[in-house]
Amino acid sequence: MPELKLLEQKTSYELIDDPQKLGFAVEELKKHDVLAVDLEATSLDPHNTTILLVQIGTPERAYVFDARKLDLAPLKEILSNEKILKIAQNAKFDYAHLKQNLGIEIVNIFDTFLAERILTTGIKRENSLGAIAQKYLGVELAKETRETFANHTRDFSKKQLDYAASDVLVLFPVYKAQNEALKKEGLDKIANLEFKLVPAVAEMELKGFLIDVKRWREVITDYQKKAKEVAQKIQTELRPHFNHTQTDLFGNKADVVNLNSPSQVLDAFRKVGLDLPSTGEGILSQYDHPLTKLLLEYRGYEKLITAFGENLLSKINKKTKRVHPNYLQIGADTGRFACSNPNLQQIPTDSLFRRCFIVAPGYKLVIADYSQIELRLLAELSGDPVFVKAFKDDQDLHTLTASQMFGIPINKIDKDTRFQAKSINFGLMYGRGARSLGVQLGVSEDAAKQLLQKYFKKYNRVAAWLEKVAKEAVRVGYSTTLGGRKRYYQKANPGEPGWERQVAYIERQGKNTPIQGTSADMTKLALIYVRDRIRREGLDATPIHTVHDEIVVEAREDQAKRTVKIVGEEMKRAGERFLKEVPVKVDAVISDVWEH
DNA sequence: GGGCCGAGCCAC
DNA sequence: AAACGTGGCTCGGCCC
Repeated sequence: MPELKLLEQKTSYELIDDPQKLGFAVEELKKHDVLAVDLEATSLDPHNTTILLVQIGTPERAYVFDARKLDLAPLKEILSNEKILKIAQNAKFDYAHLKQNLGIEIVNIFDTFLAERILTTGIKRENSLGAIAQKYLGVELAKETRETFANHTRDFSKKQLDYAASDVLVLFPVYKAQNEALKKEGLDKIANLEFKLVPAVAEMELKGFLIDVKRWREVITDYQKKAKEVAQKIQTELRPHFNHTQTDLFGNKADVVNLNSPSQVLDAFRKVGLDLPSTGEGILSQYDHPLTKLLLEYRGYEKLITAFGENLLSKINKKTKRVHPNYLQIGADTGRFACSNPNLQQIPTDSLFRRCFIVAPGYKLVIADYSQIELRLLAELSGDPVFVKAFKDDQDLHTLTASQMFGIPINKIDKDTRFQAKSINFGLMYGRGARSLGVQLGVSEDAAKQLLQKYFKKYNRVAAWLEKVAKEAVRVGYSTTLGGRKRYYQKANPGEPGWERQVAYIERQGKNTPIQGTSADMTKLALIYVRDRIRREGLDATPIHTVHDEIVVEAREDQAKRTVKIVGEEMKRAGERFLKEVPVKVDAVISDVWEH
């Protein structure tokens, strides 16, 4: 493959390093309605970085602005101009850097990274600019030059400038190809939603979440103490069954097994006569034995300590004193966000850690989530009249389901019966079968099968819809959401080994994806609405976190009441763009800590 | 000593 | 050990 040699092609670039050139460049760029944007900086952290170069390209020419020699404030006229479309690869990065360091907000974005993800969801995950340029243009980008900008202090080499310019010039043909493909696949609507969301995501990351470090450490110590006690109980229980009981220098009896090693635990338990097929939670919880109970307890504490303990504190930004997770805008193939470094979407709900997520002095948290959104979507999408009516009447769906299934009046449904109905309601959205339902409910596969039959008799539209979308996913090779998102499936070939298993897997994904994916569309639209409304009203409030059906906003104390009202309204408004029959319900509260 | 993988487990 | 969808993180254990 040929390397992209700019100067040998029609395209060229110009280094802008004095105010006069800057003025000319801005005037020239203003004439265009589509521009490509990129920047080079010394670090990935917008709070601790120096912007070195800002590149803005037309199809013919790249302007490379030297950010160290120039005040780039005049670029605002271009970058914040909503009439000019800005093409960027992973625009979140450029948005955050420019906003934090130059106070410039990019408006009207086409993100080639997100576009590629939207076009290939389910069949490809490599969306680097190099891979994209290769795919659409058949050229290699000199990506190793990128790293040379880290901690860069000297003048730029020609190679660096070439690289900077080529990165931005390559965006044009990529944009054209992607834009066409998006329209052809009917993906332009969802792409626009994702593009509009970029500023909200970037600002969420910029703002971050404040943590009460002192309290956090107390919580760790607390869990450590508990873990140690349980661990000692287990070691004491096991010790007599080991021949070589050793003592350490202080005469303490040494551990006979590493409780964090599944294989060691399996062996040790075998010695006591506990012969387990594995040490998974599903197995341990089936045995009524002191050791299995203790091990589960130990694992619970250990998980909390290792995954959420000191490690999370190490992610606190030295400058801002807050954690700034990486929000992967289309992290899951269904369209959901994923989150990392740290993953704030998996902080244990009922643990003491949740209460350590706090606000800056003078601020409050507004925490809002959609009530039972996935079940409401199942009702809406299937159009099942019983299901829909339950939500319209604001009934407890699980109790109603139990009543329908067993022919018992609603006020006579006990906890156990409701739990059975609830398990089915949720399980169906995951394509759950009779066997695994039986395991959860502690009944035979046959009994579970009968429960499902009873269920589907009452909710036959649910059954029909699930069957329809499952088969469709296999037949057409993709699933769709109400927001117009597509999730493609790898083709399974009949006759291949494991073909049936693959088909069954796609069928389950086909059942779940429209529900989970539409829920993602909804929350994303809500984030856009919430941000817009906050800005329109000039409130001091920022969405700082989202967990699939939840949005967390940090709002100035005296504006918290207004904020909670508008967050609720805007989430509802976004929800009603998707739910036409079924009512949308949003629970929104004001709090000092991240806890509902 | 770094990379990779599976097991296990947290969230929705 | 799999079972029921979507992820990320940590560990042990293995490789080179």
